[in-house]
Amino acid sequence: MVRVRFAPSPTGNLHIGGGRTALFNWLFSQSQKGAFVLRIEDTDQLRSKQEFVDEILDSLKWLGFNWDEIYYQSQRFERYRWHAERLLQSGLAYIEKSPEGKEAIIYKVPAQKIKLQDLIRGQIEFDSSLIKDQVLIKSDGTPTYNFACVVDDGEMNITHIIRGDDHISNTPKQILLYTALGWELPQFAHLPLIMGVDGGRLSKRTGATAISDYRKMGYLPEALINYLLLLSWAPGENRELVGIQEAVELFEIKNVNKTAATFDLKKLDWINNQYLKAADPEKLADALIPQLAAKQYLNPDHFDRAQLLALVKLFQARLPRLNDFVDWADFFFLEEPLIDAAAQEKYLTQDLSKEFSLFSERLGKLAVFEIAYIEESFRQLVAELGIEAKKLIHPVRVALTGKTIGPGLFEVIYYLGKERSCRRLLKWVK
RNA sequence: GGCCCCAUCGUCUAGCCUGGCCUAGGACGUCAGGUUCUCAGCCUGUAAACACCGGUUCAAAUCCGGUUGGGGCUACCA
Repeated sequence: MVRVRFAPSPTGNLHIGGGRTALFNWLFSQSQKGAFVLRIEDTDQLRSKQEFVDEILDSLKWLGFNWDEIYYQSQRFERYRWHAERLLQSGLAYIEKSPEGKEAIIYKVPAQKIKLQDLIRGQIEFDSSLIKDQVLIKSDGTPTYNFACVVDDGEMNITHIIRGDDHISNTPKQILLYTALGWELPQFAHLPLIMGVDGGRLSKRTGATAISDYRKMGYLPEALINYLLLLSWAPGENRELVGIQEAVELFEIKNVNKTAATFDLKKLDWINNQYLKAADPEKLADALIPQLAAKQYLNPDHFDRAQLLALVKLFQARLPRLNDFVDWADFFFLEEPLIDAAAQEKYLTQDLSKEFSLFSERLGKLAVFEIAYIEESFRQLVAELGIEAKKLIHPVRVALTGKTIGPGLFEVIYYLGKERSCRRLLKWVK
């Protein structure tokens, strides 16, 4: 049975690169009907933090990558020591004493050619005479990364190691260790790295790196996954949008790209918008409630859900990120709209008292306050006044919403309601 | 420096393995139009790439070699 693992180190948040590694491991395990093992690599006791473990687990759950087993390296120190002693006894490792008298166990690297058959890159050859002897157990008693990794992958029967490109040079060291421990080699697949827009490593400097940051910004997990998928794999037939379940069916590890990819927020925004468009407004509304409540835009225990749903539907097709709704639709929740200075300058400098009061009057008189009738009365009014519709539409929008952009004006008026629309119009009547 | 990986539009990619169908396709972004009302929505269109040099071949984006460029590793970090 296929067994893969994702092995994050809790010395920081789950970042984009880690999320992508987790994604491909999960995807592969699903496509092979195998197991997905999670291993927390917390051997660095100084830098490892419980809060990071929690954060990583939360992010993985949010992305939907459920694991079948979970292990913590900090609970397995005796296993590493036991195997190190084994190598000591077989003469493949030796002890080195530090000046303070502490002992480290070192693996004697034999000089030989090492061939690696990478599932993504094909054959890679190394010369181990260029590799120096490897520390297995540090003088403080904790194992080194390469040793703990091999012991665990071996004991946990990991069949496929799918990880970042940056581990290629660790692989010959690990292959040697497998052989020394008397274990069969797993298959290796090295994923290309994700770079920041500046061409270097994706870092905080070049944008958000933590998966949880994208969650907070209002990206949907399905959208983020779809984007990450596209970064080094293509579903075929020129398709850009592919759901995770479909990806499981189409995925083949040999089709993963070899080239490092640049993380492009613009395309992520586009994909997120595609998912937002297709999303269930009920779910989007649920996700927005806490944020709207935090801004005092609504009382979470007592609000008009039908109204909120209608507003979500009005905006969802134009949002790059769900959270943008909070700012873009603020005028529906505020007593008075926040008028954008530039918008006011552009559309409300001339005196529109006559037009505004006439329109307000017509709205007030509408027997049936519905979008079609609102538009009809508006069109009639501009016809009578002999002005172009757009000459009045833009100023009215700014007066009602404070913005130059947004949903169609007549929908805005309808959902704003007769009272509030008229009041906001009359504010500009001298 | 040494070792290793990589190389198609600005970005993500299809094509490469199994040379000819490639005057290199798609998407994001850009720009330009259009949208009885805006755009950050929608529609249409435009510009934009096989890093370079050799070789193999009737034929190379595709195979081989080198150069250049980018990246990674080179810790008693992971």
